[in-house]
Amino acid sequence: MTLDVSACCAPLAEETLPEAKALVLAEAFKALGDPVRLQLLSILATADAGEVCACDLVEPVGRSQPTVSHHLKVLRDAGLVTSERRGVNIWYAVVPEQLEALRGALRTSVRV
Amino acid sequence: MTLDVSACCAPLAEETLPEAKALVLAEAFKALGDPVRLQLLSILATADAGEVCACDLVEPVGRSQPTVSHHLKVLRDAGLVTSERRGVNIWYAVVPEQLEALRGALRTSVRV
DNA sequence: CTCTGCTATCGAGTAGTGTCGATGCATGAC
DNA sequence: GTCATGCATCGACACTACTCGATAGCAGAG
Repeated sequence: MTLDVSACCAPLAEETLPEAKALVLAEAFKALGDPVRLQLLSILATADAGEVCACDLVEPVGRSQPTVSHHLKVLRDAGLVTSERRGVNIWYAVVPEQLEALRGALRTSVRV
Repeated sequence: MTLDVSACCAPLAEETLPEAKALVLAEAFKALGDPVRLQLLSILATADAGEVCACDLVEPVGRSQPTVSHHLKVLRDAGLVTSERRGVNIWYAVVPEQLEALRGALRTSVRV
């Protein structure tokens, strides 16, 4: 009697997400996995000028200034936002291409 | 001399992501913020039948069976996959609508 | 019933993350 | 130069998450 492998061990499509790419993608999604950072992104995205001074990002999310600064750094390290010093202030803006790339990753995960 | 508020404190669009919605969204993205779970999703999405037996998910990701089971639970709790017992095996499949919802959230974050 | 195999849960160890107050650094005003 | 201000960094704490071996639960075969 042979083992009934067909019942369970169906052949897998061998072209799945490689671990290296999974690591990079996971880092990006991890940056989105915090409500404060999502709110910061939303504020930046909905701002009329497309950018917001860091000083205006503290009060809306209800966290301390160091905490907001930390989250902004996470977003910047993930390539989701850019920062630019202008005098004493630092202005942040979203990077639409990066968000679009993540949307693409979600699509290709469903249909490859 | 009046304070120069115009230099920094620009009026914010008052319709940003509410905290409650940010919490829900963050949970979903947090579920995507792990390379093992991304690989699991990829395997499920690229499977010919659209579903894969749990026993076939352990070896590809290179983790122990309890660890894989844990990640599958996270994905299921996030509504990203469904599970169905069929005999002794349990088959997992992606929920395309949920992934599409996350893609939509990324789009509306850029343009509201 | 017992036995076997597949999956979920438990408990514990380790590592990572969010948060804050205190502090440092840089810029511009004076 | 000094001073004030905006932002980043540091240090510490609590909490959460990933991982595993061990174990429990469950369905089907015999």
